[in-house]
This record gives sequence, C-alpha cells and structure tokens, in this order.
Amino acid sequence: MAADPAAILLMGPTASGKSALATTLASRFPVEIVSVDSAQVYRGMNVGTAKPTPAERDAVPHHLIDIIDPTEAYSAARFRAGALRLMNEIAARGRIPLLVGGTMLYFKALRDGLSDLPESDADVRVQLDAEAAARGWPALHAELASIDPETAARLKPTDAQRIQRAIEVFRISRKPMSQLLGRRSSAGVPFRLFEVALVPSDRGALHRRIEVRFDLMLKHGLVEELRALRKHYALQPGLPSMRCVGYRQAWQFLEGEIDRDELRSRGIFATRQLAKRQLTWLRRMQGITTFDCLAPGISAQAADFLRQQIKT
RNA sequence: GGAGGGGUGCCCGAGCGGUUAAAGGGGGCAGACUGUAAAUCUGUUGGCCUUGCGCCUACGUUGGUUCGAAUCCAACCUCCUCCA
Repeated sequence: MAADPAAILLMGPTASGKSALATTLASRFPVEIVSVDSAQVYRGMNVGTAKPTPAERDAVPHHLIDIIDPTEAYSAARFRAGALRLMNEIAARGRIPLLVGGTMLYFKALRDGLSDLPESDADVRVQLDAEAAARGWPALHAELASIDPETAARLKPTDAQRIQRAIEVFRISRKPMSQLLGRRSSAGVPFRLFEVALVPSDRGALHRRIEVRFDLMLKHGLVEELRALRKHYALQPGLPSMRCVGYRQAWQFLEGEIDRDELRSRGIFATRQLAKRQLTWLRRMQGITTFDCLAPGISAQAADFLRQQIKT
C-alpha cells in the first residue's frame, strides 16, 4: 500500500501573511500553489483581492486564480472539484500541492466533503428573489417550514440567503434539504494533509495591518480598477464578486452613496469583520497547527516544522 | 459685541421630570455556517460582585428647584450658525 501523497494546507485570516509564508515554502519544497480564495478566482479583481503579482506567479505555479469573470458565480463545490483535480495533477508531476487561502468554507468542503445537493440555479434564485420582494423572507421561511420543517427550524426567518438555498434545493430536487444533508457525503481527500494556520497573538496588531493594507489598496487604485471593470462587464451590486470586501464599498463610493472617508473606514471595518469570521472558523477546526503570524522568523519556523512532519 | 442652536455611553444619534445604564445605527467582542462564504445570520456591549428585580459610576462643569433630573432653572466652559 503506497502512502498517499502529501499536501499542505495553509490557512489564516486576511492580512496574516499567508502569501509571504507560501513564498518561503516554495523556496524549500517543490510545490505548486492552489489558491483557496473565493475572491481571487475573479479575473480583473487584482488590487482588492491582494492577488499574487505576475512575478510571484511566474516564480511558482498558482492555480484557481483568474478562472472566471466577475459576472459569474463560483461555489464551494466547484472549488472542491477543481482543487482535487489539481492536487492529483500536481502530485503526478512529483510535486506537493500547497493550498493557501482564507476561505474557510472551501477548506472545510475539501477536507470533509459536501453532501449530494443540487447545484444552484440562477432562474430559481431570480424567481425566489421576486417572491421575497413581494412577500418578504419571513413568508418564505414559513413556506420552507411546510416543506422542510427541520431546516426551517434551524434557520432564522431573517436568514434570507439560507432560506433561499433551502427552498431552491427543494424546488430542484423535490426533496427537503435536511433529507439530503449528511447523505452520500463525498469522501475525504486521498492525501496526507499537513495543516497549518497563521493566527495573530494580538488582534489589535492585525487590525493595524489591515488598516495599512487597505490604505495601500486605495493608493494602488482599487476604485479605478472597479471603475474599469464596470466598463468592461455588465456588473450589478448584488453579484457575488461585487459583494467582496472593498469592492462593495468602492461601488457605493462610485455611486456617490458615500464619500472617500466613508469608503476607507467601511472598507477597513468589513476587512476586520472578515478576519474575525475567519478566526472563528480556525478556532473550531481541529487538527491544525497554528503559528503566531506576528512573531519574527515565523516563516522559517513553519517551514522547518513542515519539513519534519512530511518526512515522518 | 449681539441673536440663536448644540454638548448624551468607544463613535453617531434619540430622549426632554419618575417604568433610563439610557431607543436606534455604527464600531468592538463572541457565535453560527454544506454549490452566494471576502457571503449570510445571531447574540452581546459602563464597572463591580455575594449574579440580586444588588451596589457603584454615568448624559460638558458647578450649583439650585423637586419626594425624584439626562430631562426644569442659574452661572460657567466649549462648539456651531447668523447678525455686527
């Protein structure tokens, strides 16, 4: 029985220095990077997603970056399928897949698999949006209660997105989501996973980094980038891509809803809140070795740790 | 110099004699999360503790009226608008 090939999972909240560590790892291991990031998949969204530079992508192969237009939608399932395919390909080349990112649901989907649910359907969602506009989400929650009481019970009448998804699942499959969940879950991953996370020992310090970084994004033309994107694509504020941190606020700025000061502070708030949610995921996930991203020399330390782990 | 309008909890902002540790929003903190996840949703947010319909501190400052004041009065400090 040949041992499964190795793969490294590198997680962490935004602005924790994942990319820097990935670069260090790339200099010590024969890796190819797979991005685990729901925003870097979008072509043209570079400044606000802190996408690796062309030089960085030239030095090490990066995958799952720039794979769809900002008018399109991505999903955890597409990620899992794509990541698994790439991991196999990379291993077949005799290299180690290094999965780096901050989209914790994607990491979870990869590790634990997903249930056999129907994929989203744009038409159904448009229909449900219209119904919600007319009757309100609480009414749809009540409707959900009649077709899938179990799911309705765990969802708040205010949780528009999940109510929509649950009804969508029912309309497509004619089965309640609660019945499909947990059933026929796609299996784990045929890899030995080495999971590390960068976590700040001091939240305030991370907040300061976030602030500096957002200012830099503004300086590097976040607003101008969005302005250009709006010319090239038929974008709407409700699109997943346009709800990304930074772009949502820049959109409001371009619409004249907020001034530049508001754009800055709201962008920073949204980034901090994102980091908070990412940290909540990390606290809950098991089996991850964490490193303090604020400690000096952390990259070398993490690299040494991984070298030892992978050897044994 | 004169006339008027403000100063409320980390921030904005409501309250305008008692049921107010003070609506609402923002921020913070904590949590949830299965094909939108950088999304969506929830809880919490003065201090102390013997966790009690408990004590203390709190609505610019000081004093006053009142059984009782963030709310009324006076003076002072300060900010803004307008007239000179």
